[in-house]
Amino acid sequence: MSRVVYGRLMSVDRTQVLRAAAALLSRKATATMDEVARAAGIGRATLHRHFAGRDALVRALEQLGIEETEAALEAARIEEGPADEAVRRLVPALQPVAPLLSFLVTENQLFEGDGQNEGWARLDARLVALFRRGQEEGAFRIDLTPAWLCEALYGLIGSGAWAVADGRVAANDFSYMITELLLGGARRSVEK
Amino acid sequence: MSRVVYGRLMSVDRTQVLRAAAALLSRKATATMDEVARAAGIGRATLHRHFAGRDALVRALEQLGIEETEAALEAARIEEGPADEAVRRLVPALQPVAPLLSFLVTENQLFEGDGQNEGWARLDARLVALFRRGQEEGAFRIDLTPAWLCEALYGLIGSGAWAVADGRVAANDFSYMITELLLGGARRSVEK
DNA sequence: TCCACGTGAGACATAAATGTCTCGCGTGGT
DNA sequence: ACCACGCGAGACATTTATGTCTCACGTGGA
Repeated sequence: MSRVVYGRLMSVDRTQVLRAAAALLSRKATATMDEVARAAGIGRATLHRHFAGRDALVRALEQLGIEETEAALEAARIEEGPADEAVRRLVPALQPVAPLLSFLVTENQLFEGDGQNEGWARLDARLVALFRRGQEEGAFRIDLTPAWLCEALYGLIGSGAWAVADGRVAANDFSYMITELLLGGARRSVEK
Repeated sequence: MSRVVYGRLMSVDRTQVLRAAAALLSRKATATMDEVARAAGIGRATLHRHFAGRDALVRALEQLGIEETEAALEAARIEEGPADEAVRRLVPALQPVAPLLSFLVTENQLFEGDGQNEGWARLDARLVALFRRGQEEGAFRIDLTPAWLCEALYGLIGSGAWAVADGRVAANDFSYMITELLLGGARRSVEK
């Protein structure tokens, strides 16, 4: 496990540590700092030098998750084109972030204080706007609120990530299963 | 806060304690035994007398959740009638258990050991059978696997419980939002 | 009235994770 | 070759949750 040159000499790559932490905590949310350090291939003291404590680590993961999710929204250009097509682009773009995202949404500690990250509100606003746009375009039904569709998307992303990690769904089917269920539902439609 | 007579003298109602614990842990999964005891209105020592430790408490909650979920499957008679109608009966029947269920599914500790409760397998089998039956009846599409539909149902139940607890969805809309999305999806169908 | 029993409160010990510190080492730059 | 810097390992103190115990109290039954 080689490390990337950071500044002038060999040092820990912060992002790489965060990715390892995300991978571990997605599977075991109660993992200790020691386990996180070992999973990242660094010493516990070093982990502490970079993140003042467990809380700081979770906050950093939150920031990373928000940034990568926003990057996925950008990559999927969700503000462009028909809303249903935007959703079809969005879900696969979110797949790499899905485990981290499902960890963060269950970390309710992040949402109860008064200093909650405004990134969630930004994400929610864009997703809600997407679903509302779909309704205005006549593509989405209006009896399901945009807020609920947004929440359901999070839930399905989490379920999908879990099902893939558990081997009940193939990674290649992740996007299809989520997109088709979210857009078309389970009922067999007559026009198909 | 009166207690129910249990046996010969006034004592703690185990089920009532479990319900209080479920209500608290659904909102704050990392609540301590002391917080659980206070939420149940009993002393910490008494909580310990009834449940040997935190693990035993979680196991008891697991058992309760499984039993109530199975009771919901019974009440909804999911093996009878058309599959889509069975789903429409099932979701509202699951609503009271939804918070507890969403807590349990995120408690991954329950699923990694070798002594996992066989109740989950029973539940999965019945739900998978329900979705498979729907496919065989021609009511459900066959490109979404029953296992995925089962997983998605869990996810939507969890999202719904969370959205209701957070005030983003009215409790009265819980069943409708979940059922309609699961069965019909977000897309506006031409026949409606 | 008296007794038995479960409870609440609190003291106490234990376990485990956290946070801090020191020190030796090796890399990479000078 | 030398030096500066960050890292790993480990010791240590602290904090927090857990688990156990004792004891006084009050209810409910005899």
